[in-house]
Amino acid sequence: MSDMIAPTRGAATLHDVAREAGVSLATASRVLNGSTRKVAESYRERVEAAAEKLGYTANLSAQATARGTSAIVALLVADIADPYFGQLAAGVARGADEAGLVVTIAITERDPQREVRLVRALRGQRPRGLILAASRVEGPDAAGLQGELDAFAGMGGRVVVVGPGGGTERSVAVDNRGGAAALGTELAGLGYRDAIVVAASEGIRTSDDRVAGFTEGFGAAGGSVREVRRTGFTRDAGYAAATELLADGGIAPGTLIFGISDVVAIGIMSAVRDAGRQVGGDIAVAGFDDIATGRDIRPGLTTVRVPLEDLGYRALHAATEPEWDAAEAPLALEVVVRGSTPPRS
Amino acid sequence: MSDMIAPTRGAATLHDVAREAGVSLATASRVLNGSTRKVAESYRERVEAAAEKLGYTANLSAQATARGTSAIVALLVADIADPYFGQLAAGVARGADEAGLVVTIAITERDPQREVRLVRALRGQRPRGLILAASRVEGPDAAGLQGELDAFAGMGGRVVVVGPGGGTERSVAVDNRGGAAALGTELAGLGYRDAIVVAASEGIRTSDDRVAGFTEGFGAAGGSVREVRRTGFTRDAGYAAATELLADGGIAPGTLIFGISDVVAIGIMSAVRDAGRQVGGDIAVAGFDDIATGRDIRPGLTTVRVPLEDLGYRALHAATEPEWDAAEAPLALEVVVRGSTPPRS
DNA sequence: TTGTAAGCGTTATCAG
DNA sequence: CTGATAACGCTTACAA
Repeated sequence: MSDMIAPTRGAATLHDVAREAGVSLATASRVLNGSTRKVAESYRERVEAAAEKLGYTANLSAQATARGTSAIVALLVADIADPYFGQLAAGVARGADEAGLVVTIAITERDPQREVRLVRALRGQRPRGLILAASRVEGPDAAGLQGELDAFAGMGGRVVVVGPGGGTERSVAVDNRGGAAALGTELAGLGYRDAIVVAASEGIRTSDDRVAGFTEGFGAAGGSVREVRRTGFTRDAGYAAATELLADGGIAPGTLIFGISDVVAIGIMSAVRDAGRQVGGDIAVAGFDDIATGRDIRPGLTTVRVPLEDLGYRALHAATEPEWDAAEAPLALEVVVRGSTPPRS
Repeated sequence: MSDMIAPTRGAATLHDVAREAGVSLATASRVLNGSTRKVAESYRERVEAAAEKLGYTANLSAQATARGTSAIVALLVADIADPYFGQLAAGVARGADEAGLVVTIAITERDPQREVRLVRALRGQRPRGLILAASRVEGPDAAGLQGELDAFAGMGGRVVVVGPGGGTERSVAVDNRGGAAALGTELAGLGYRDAIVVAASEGIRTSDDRVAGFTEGFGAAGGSVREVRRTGFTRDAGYAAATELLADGGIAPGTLIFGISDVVAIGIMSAVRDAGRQVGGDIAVAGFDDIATGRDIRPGLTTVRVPLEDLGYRALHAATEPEWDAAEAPLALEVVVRGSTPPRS
């Protein structure tokens, strides 16, 4: 004579489980969620059976309000369709899964105002940590952002920025400058002497660092950067910039174009070809990041490999672990030379 | 003599705001969150000022437990680094942002067991909706998954599957069969007669439908599918399959290889080239989806364009809107012929 | 219109 | 070891 499957509207609650098992709320809570086990085996079994039978899953929201802390990590990226962020997000997701955390994601579309708004919205979730993967730490809206971040940190959340560390928050940095310098050196070694850089607008640290590093490395090895063109971080920005360049004054054979990221470089390659020129022996192109596409296009794209997924994975840990050693083994960057920059004899 | 910025540990609570503004909790709640406005202007201002001053943001968890419903939509994808899912996710995120919802994301890694586990975990968040973008609705683990989904639906959540609709849940479908048939017809029209299909394993509806459609269209127009090779949905699977094919019996010039998705097709193209063969006039390759990379490689990849972002956007709406007309204007698919399948005289 | 108070599903502190 | 019971931050009848 016991209950048929109670077709309760709404999910089974802890209360239901406790009743079904004939124990108190507290006991049920202890076996199902609490960490330190101190429940008689017989009770434990009854509770587990009841939970199973009812298909009980703890209500995370309730848990969060009661515990005062959530199991959420928020991730903010510029554009999730961009492979750069996609790989990064994959690393974050993997780490979160391992740690039993849930990832909520939001897209800034590279709009600083939007970014501020999103941080504020995410703050409402009281996430354990907030990973910022696309922020310009400078510029007019920086103050607003910083305000939100401080508020978040003030309420116990941890902010992690991927890229050049802004202020006091933790950061998972990539040695953009060093990597770009190595790339410059390598390419000068291959015989290139004349380069044009297609970068993002000034004030974006990642871009600035790559420009500086490349200029430095390329220059030190005997090359010189003739021009730095400013645009955005997208494939279309690269395409447009290269098209202009090609039209403006033309580009001499043997010139090297360094795109600030692979995505940009791929746009450049397309523009070069659409202009009837050849990528490689004619106009050389290099990028940064080593996204998957760079391996599949022909010629392959010369670039600096950034272990994007690792980066995301580390960011997740930086966002969740109490202890954090900023200086721990830095991510290894590696110059990868492919067909887009053949040796110039 | 009033409070200096109270450096409260933890976030400002509604209570704090109410006290600061000198109104009741209820009033504060009404102006800050409640929908129907019925608060005197003077009070409203005081509350808003207080909230602003304290940097108050509603605690979404508390709100969710109180309201009994959250502002969350959960998204389950196979692999967020895959551009297919990336674009889809972008559409979901855009729709969610417009609707004031938060997206939480989880990665199945194409592991059915994992998928079940994740759905169960996500259920804990009591999301309004759950979007499944990578599920095999068949196979041995299907029962477990279906059980979780039913449980979710039973507690008032809405399940949306992207792709072939499984059972009673809403689905945002792509006409894989029709699109593949159109592709087959088009390619036969270009003069191809002999094709090999590289597909995912049997039982995966998306793959099966594409294979069936292609075989149908290609056959009806005079071509014939010589072989269907089964592997996975990844670039590497495509690469490996093509490499085998090339080694096994060799592939005659003029043969067409249809990869079940662009990602697979791109792997195939790389394999073809690495084997010293040419993509295009020699061995033709076609894909499905039209991911961005297909436009940037040379030759360009012939494919069927699926408006991925729209698909995600629609899925989001299917997951949140009370009314839902399944048959509403189906997504327009379009065959895009590029250089990877030049006309055969 | 505004305030009081009873929940929402869990956790955690105390007595038993 | 177990069970009341008071929080947690917020919403929402129900009164005033």
